[in-house]
Amino acid sequence: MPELPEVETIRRTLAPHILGQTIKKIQLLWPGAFVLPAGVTPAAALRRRSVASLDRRGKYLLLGLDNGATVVTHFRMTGSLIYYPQPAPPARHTHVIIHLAAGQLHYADQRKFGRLQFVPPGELGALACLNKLGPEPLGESFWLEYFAIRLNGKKTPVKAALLDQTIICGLGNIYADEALFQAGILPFRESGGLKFSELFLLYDAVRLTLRQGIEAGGTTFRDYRDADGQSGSFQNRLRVYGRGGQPCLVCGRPLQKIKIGGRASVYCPDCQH
DNA sequence: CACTAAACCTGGGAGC
DNA sequence: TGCTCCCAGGTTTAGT
Repeated sequence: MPELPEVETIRRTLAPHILGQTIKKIQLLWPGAFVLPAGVTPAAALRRRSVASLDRRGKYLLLGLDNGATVVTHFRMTGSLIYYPQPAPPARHTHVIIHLAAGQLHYADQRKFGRLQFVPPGELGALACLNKLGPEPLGESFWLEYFAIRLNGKKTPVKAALLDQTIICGLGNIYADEALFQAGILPFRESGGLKFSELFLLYDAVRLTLRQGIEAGGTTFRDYRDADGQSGSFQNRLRVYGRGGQPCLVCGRPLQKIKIGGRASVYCPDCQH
């Protein structure tokens, strides 16, 4: 589920509730959701620690503790992290409950793809899943020339390149399709075959689409909620994702749906070239 | 190296 | 109503 705008929204809504709070207890209803080094127990990892920082890297949420340890969370398809000011009963797919000095944090995940990974102090820099991520698309290290260099000579479809987290991190299937529509570029175009003017359009479209997603509080198709349990609203502004066969909002012709790299891709054959 | 399929899971919706 | 099949916001790993 959560792509960059959703994880960023969770970060922003969660931070005021948990920053500075002390962890009293951790409860694992499904232990598989909480990954930690051999020999370390969940209680030893978290108990009496306080939350010092809450950051995002791509689609990862990084919860920093006061001793330098980090809980790295990836929501995959259906994960959610919700703060409850008062003790709340676990929902059907709640796997982890973190009891804080005030309130509780519930991690739920219907499909059980997501994970909370405990990383001991000083070991975050060695985490492969974070190290191989490309630049933040809304950050200073993502610039047009970098984008051009990374796509240069690549024969892979540009849609697949947008989903490649080692090129840019944070885009998922929704925002990739929307950005390509915004840029007027067909998803199956060869990455290395784009003109520089098209790369510029795509670079801008990626950043604009993600910023709009954040402004809307993310896209709620089914499961996604922010840390307060609230839905996003970007689903009301989607122009192609999930609209295969329906009329293009710009030209009225039917949108096409195809598979690229195993993922559904929706585009307008008239507005995108 | 590059691309594809399978694996990890559950549940909603379509079609019969 | 109920059964089967297909699909889903992601990533890693194994295979070609």
